[in-house]
Amino acid sequence: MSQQFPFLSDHSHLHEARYRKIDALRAEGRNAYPASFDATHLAATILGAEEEYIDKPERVVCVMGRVGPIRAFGKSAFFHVTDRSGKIQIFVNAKAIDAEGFRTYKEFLDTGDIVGVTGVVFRTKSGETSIEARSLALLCKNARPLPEKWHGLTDKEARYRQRYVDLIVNPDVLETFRTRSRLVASMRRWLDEQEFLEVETPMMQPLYGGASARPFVTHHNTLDMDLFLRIAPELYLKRLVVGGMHRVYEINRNFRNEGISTQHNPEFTMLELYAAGWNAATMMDFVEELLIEPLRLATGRTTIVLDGREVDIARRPWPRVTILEALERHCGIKVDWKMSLSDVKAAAGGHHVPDEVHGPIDAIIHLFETHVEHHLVEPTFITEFPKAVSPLAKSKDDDPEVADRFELYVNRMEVANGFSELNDPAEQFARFAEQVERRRQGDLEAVGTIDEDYVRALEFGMPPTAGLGVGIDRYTMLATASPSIRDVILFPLMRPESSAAEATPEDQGAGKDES
RNA sequence: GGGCGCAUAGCUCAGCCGGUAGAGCAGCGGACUUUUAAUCCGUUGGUCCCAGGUUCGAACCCUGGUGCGCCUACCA
Repeated sequence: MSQQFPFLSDHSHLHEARYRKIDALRAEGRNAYPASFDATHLAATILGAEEEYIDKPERVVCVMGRVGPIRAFGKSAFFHVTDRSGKIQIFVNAKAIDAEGFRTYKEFLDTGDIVGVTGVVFRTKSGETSIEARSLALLCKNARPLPEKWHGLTDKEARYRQRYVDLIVNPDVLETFRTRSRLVASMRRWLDEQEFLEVETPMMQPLYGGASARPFVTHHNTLDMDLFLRIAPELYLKRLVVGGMHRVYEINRNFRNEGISTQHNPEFTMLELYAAGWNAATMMDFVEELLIEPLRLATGRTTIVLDGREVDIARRPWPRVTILEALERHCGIKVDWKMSLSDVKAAAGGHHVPDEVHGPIDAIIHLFETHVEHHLVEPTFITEFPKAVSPLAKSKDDDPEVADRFELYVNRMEVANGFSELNDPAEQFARFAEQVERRRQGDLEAVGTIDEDYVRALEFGMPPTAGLGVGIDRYTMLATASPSIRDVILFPLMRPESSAAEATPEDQGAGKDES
């Protein structure tokens, strides 16, 4: 028995048996954890060209992967080995395998072990292309048994906390994250083809801005200064447009110190891009392509599942509806931005307007969010937001009170948000000042400081520019038909397990400098 | 933040009206040379989430707590 066992608080008698086997391996002078192994084939390579391999004894193959459930018959056995490409069945036969390999199987092999298998390919009686093992190398013992083979791991908490187990036993999970990776890769390729430049801007910011949200605060010891984790990269990216990067994008994390739900994780991934010369309308055309093409490349289709039915999002253009039209269409509420609060309340009829609303505009936005959003299932652009809720957006040329802005809704979620960027420094300064005033009056989502450097940048001149933000997690939810954002984030934020809950930030080295 | 629900073996789950812990899989021992949840025989394994309370007696009832899920509200 390994002297260390049990070294974790979370252990059981099952682990003990596995550690005994590891000790037995060592007692024979064998390395339980060899450093490397040269596989020559992937499972998918063999299965994708099986006729080239079947019954060709000269074509020896060698694969490496994790052992699945073992079906043992005394002097023979079947099991699958899973590598990064998929899985292939292994047939261990006392007559065909070398003596050491058979003994390794018989004495030491468990479900979940990592093995290297060398052998030749054949087809079994039941028709499955398989490898008949000539030798078997144990590359890593599984010391902690996998969940049950039939039901797998279903407990959502365990799946999110121990994603590694989830990935091993639930193939759909691997597929979801493969799709996510492909979506992002195709998006990058698409943007690069359109001559966008990918950049990385600060996530730790002395001043935060670019959205309405509450930030996380952290601290730099040497500089002895508080920093905010960014809620958006917007203000830095537009500085780059000023600097001449006329097509620029960033795909990375934002952090918002707000609620957690099936649609919200405190850190989430956003694509933000800016294109000089464009406006909100050209950006809407672009968004359609930007969301359709990666979906086609990543999944091979252009359909997504909405309310249980397949919807082809490649049918363009997507409807573009002003926020006021949407209110009238879905709720029969006829309002406009010039109305007084009492007029809005009267027009709302039976639709409740809470007393906390700050004014008529707030009331209209509230009506939209509570009564219209849940109707927006198929991709729909909502346009013409009021200037007051769009402090970084330019007004429409023909209506100074309305921002040249859109939000894209799919499956009742806001998936993208874009607008013509305000590039008038004096007006931007005034809008910031309004935010500071709102903050002073208690709006915790309003930014309480004017970013003077950003206004200074605008003074150097930014060309007419349109900007866009796309929630990558939500886009992935749509592409993979995932009901929760936690299903598309590998390690969603969870409260610590009890054993970790005791540790303070100081224990973990986060204390301030002693000097 | 509000509401509803869940927590029992490594995993998936039973556990009736409160009477003292069960199954399948996994594990361990045995039989078995073409299986696909292999089969057959035997068998180990429990902080019933935690802390109190009620009771002769609590997995079960009550109170408080912890974690998670779903709905709802806000942010994307």
